[in-house]
Amino acid sequence: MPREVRERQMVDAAVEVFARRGYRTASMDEIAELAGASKPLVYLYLNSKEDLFSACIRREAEALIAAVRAAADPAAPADRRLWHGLRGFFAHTAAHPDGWAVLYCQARSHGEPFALEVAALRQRLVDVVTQLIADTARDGGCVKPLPGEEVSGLAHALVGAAESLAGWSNARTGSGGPGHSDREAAETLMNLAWAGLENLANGRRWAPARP
Amino acid sequence: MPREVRERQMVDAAVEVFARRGYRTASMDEIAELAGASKPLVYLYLNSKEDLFSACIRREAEALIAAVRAAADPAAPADRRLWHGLRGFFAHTAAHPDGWAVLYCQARSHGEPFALEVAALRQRLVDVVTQLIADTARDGGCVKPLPGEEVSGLAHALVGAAESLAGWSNARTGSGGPGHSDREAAETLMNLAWAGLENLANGRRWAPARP
Amino acid sequence: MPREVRERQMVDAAVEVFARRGYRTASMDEIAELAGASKPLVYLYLNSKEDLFSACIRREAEALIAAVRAAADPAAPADRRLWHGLRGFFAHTAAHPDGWAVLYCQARSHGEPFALEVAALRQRLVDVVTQLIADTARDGGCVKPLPGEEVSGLAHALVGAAESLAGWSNARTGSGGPGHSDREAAETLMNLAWAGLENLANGRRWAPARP
Amino acid sequence: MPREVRERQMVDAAVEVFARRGYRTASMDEIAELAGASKPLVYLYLNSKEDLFSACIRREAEALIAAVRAAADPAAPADRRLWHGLRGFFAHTAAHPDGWAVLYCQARSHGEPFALEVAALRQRLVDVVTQLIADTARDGGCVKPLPGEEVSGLAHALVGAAESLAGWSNARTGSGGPGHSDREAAETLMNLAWAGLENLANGRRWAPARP
DNA sequence: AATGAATGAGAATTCATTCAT
DNA sequence: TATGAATGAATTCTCATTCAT
Repeated sequence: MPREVRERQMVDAAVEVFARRGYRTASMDEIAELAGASKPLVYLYLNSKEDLFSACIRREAEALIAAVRAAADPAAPADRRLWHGLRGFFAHTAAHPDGWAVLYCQARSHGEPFALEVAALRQRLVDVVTQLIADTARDGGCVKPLPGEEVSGLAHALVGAAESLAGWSNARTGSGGPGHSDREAAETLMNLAWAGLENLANGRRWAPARP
Repeated sequence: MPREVRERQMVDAAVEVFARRGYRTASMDEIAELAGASKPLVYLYLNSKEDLFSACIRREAEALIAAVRAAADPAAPADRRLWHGLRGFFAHTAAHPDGWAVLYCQARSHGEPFALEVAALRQRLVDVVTQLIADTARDGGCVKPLPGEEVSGLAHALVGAAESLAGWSNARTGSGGPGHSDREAAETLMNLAWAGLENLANGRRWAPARP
Repeated sequence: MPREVRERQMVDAAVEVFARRGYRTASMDEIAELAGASKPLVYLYLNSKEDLFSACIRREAEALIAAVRAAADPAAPADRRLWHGLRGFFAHTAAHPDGWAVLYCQARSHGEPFALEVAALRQRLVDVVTQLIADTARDGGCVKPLPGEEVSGLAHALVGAAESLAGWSNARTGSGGPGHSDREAAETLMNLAWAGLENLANGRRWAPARP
Repeated sequence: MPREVRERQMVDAAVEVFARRGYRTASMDEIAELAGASKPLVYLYLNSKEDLFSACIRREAEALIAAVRAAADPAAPADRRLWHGLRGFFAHTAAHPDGWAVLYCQARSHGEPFALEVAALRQRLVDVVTQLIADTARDGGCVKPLPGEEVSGLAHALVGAAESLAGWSNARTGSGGPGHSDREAAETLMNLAWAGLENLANGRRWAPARP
């Protein structure tokens, strides 16, 4: 069997096992067995548990980003871009729950090497959203552009909301509940956030001390 | 030294070590040493590593919920309740980064026993938010109440946004940047979400297919 | 059983096993078993295979140096000091063949950490001999002192000769041959080297181009 | 590429790697790579790691013996034969440090199979020296020949001194110091040992109990 | 003549956990 | 209340060695 194929099988198996057991608890034995190969071969191709985990992160991260990018039509107006981007996000995470678990549950909780990689991926998502908010503001005819700090904060909040919603809705779907389609999740999030974004784009803010 | 005191020292130490190392990597040795007690004593008081971790989760969770509850004045109108609740949330997580790390980074990534406990906590936060959204709707004179499913989804999204924002703003503060006060974080989130919540309360929805 | 005692048993066992199998081939399992303890206990007390090997080197080295020091009377004339020092050396190496094997066969052939420790020990022996040669020269009324370089070379040669002779004579004794007492070994070496040292001390040299 | 050439490349590589890493630590992977061949080919030609190491020992041993033999003119008087033999020895070991490391550091510390081979080589060197001492004695008109035992001991001591001196002087040369030519090393050793050998050849011994 | 693919066996090391006191 | 002493079980990783081609 050619190396490339075997290697993909191994990463497949690793994603599954890491998702199920967590990074530390997952054993290379189990991964090798699930991949249908011997442990030494796994080490020969992927060097170490750490490298293998990194490979999983990278592969799943690229796939997720690609899915979001593919869903959002760059020529559409901002709200439709956000809408389709979210649908892409929810659809992909629902279709690849193991990859999602590795990225958002496992990788973040294990020190430097991995947290950084995930942080970099997340930053790329945040960047997309940041750009989107800026475009919304411009399209809305906002005279005074929002400060970069605030835009960043909003983007982080939005990404966090999407992640949380994905986790919740996937958990429901996974456990046999009625499930939540990517459409419903995206709708919920648009309903929650779009009005606020538009307001901000037009200089309307919520003030803490309302009479 | 009375048992109660010793036990608290142990949980204190455990929270710190679990936050720093993660559940699997943390060793009972290190926890015992940091607590200034011998390992057998830790076992005598707290039974097992699992139980100890559970104790950490419970204690930190109660503290966080209490902080949020204490911040929100139940007599105030819905938007001010949310506003103060968020401020309480951001202030508490910033003040107890180890507890926050245990709850949101560690506990979620380790199978059944812990994930369930964290889920339960989260549910209580979600419940608070759910109630709040319902109140908002009622105050807004909404005739047709929102379906429970949707409210749950919104609450999860909101909590996720808050968590993400807390992580971002705490990281900035921690690394010596100008920092982000709990006030600013809460403001950002109110600006993002309040308009949407109000709209929903009044039956105004964002529609995917706008011309 | 108190820690000190256990620890000595472990080092005893380690010296024996390292001597028999060599550093790499020796297994911690075998050492632990021979010491009558479990592997984790060995690690608890001695940290790692490397540290354990270092401990062996240090202990055996100190013992050998002490034996040589104890044998040579510092007040005696140079030739008698050398004579008794050699007897002490041969007697000790014969009595502790495992320690000797660890020091001279195993430790030297395993990279930086150990080779350096053995080199340091050896240097202390060489220093003793160097001093001795210098004294011989002075006692012999040598007007022009020998260059330090040459004295060092002589000392290294002498120590090497002693080591080699010890190895040979111990191997013979060990394999059931008639054996070679420490007295005989020391005599052989004195016969080989003393005349040359005396000559040098008196300025008489061997010249390569004799007519 | 003809087998003979390939095989030599392999042994070349093996000597280098064994010298650098030691027998156990050296990996067949590294040797094969350095030899520019695949591992199975190494096994095809040289059977096993053990056999490969043996081949290294044999080749380097033959080379060293040949160098010493070539240096000593069998027709010269004993002292000049020793002198030139030593020069040959020091020159060869300095020129082939890897081979020397394999023979004197690695091979001796690994059980039966190799130690025996090295012992056999050493014996051949010792034989040369033994013969030389016997000749010296005869030339010196010694009536009562020295006992074989003693001659063997002397030869071992002399060879050990040479090895030690070679190690010392090569280390100095290697580390950028002024270096010690083979001529200087040989001179040092002649000065140390020749007078004693001559004395013994003439029946003059050093006596332990001098007044 | 030559190799890419594959592995069985065994190494060091760590850890949660328990006695005996 | 408190602990020094001790371990069974598991984990990552390495290596010499062999097929099938």
